[in-house]
Amino acid sequence: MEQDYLLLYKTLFDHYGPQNWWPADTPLEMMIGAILVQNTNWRNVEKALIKLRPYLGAEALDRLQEEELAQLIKPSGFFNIKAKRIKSFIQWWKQYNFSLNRVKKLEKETLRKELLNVHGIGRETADVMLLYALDKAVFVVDAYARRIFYRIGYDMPNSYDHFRLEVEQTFPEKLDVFNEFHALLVEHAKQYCRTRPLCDKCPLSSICKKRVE
DNA sequence: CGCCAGGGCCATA
DNA sequence: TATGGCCATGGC
Repeated sequence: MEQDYLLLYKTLFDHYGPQNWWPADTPLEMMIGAILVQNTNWRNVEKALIKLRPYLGAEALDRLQEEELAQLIKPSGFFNIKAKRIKSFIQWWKQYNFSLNRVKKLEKETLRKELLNVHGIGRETADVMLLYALDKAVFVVDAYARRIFYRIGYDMPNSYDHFRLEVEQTFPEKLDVFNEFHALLVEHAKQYCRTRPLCDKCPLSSICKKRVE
């Protein structure tokens, strides 16, 4: 199984090349984006982020009324809930005086548990924050990862954390690798693994364990 | 027009 | 532990 993970990564990397993925301009924007993208297309998130841009500082978000925040992020959907979640996250960060370095000093699993304690931050949201804003080497188990693993016939642990830890233990603790891995999975999913799979001329056909109809 | 998108919380059993 | 309802917009 571990060899499978390594092979998948290598195959994706050889085909798509380095992604140098950074979905947002700043760590804060990335973390807010991680909340806004919950069960939502990233394109809608971008619309919300454009309206939010004048307030994209921790203090500004802290001062902003929840109702006003909700109106700004409307294009991302679930705006009332997400406004509350952003507020919860800002309140948590405030305990560290909005210092990125202070939270980054925390050990990975410790910081992860802290984030999971924030209302509205679940495992996937926490892991995106950890990987793309807080420099922690985590494997993000999102819908794309599950779908791709399933489509190529890799059986994966059904528990989120088992799956995550199994993949993480396969690779050296290098941030770039996990950053690239997730980016590659997203890129591949968008091209070949949407609701209708494009199995013919899929770049993963050489390692696919499933028969293509 | 209906379906779905890079979740998470909550109630229920 | 494991389902189901709920939240809501914009693209297709």
